[in-house]
Amino acid sequence: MVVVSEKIRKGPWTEQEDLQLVCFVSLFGERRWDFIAKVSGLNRTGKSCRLRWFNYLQPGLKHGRMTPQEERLILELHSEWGNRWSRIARRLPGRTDNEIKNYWRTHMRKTAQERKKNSSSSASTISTCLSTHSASPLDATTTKNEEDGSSLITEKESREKEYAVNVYPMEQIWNDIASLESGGSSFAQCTVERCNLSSDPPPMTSPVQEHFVDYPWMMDDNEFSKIATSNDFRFLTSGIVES
DNA sequence: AACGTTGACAACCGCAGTAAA
DNA sequence: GTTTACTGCGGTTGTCAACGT
Repeated sequence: MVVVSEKIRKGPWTEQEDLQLVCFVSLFGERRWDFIAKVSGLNRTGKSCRLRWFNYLQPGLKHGRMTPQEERLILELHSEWGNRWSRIARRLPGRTDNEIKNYWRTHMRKTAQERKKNSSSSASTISTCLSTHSASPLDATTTKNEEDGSSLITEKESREKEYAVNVYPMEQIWNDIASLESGGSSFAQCTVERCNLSSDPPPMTSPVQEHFVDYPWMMDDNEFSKIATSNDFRFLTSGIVES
């Protein structure tokens, strides 16, 4: 087993790290994060891997601006449940607790600032929040367009749309992975091609790979530990570490 | 053009709950 | 019953781009 730097990486994730993580989560499922962190050679903590997966890489996540409907729902649910972000997130498919938390934080800061200005205004209620919120520049734009029925898109809106569509690369990553899978791709292809791993010695079709090509997440703990200590697996992970 | 401020987002940290050993 | 590792959650901080002056 090749051991590279013991130093744990922190900070922003690179695309290469994302790909590696996606590959290994596809293999082992959304659990055993410490294990995934170790065998993937990412030099990240399991916690960090888990967070990256659930907040960014997991399929089906929405990215970009909250819709007015989502904003309203967050306000309503927060008034009901308080800072139970994960609970709130469950009611907003595709949104993470972190995202909602961030949104709320920003929103509350804005609201607090405006309340300071309008200190004469009365107590805080949901309706206050809603009205204050809909007075934000973004919503004003949206409302205006809805009201006059025009299809005009402001510069800001188009930027945001562009961001939502173009900046986030995960769709592409998942498309790539899907196409690999549909093309009868193997574990070796996944790790070597997608994760840009070393393919020397040449990729082989081992029992390990054959087993997990179809149902990588469907293994019990005994299998799991057997595989984890197998030569094939050592080869694969050392390839990653060395890359 | 330069600089400061703000907003949005990503990531880390600490704590608590839970399950397995 | 205790310990340990893992996981989930909420709070907080850091970074960067957009915006305003």
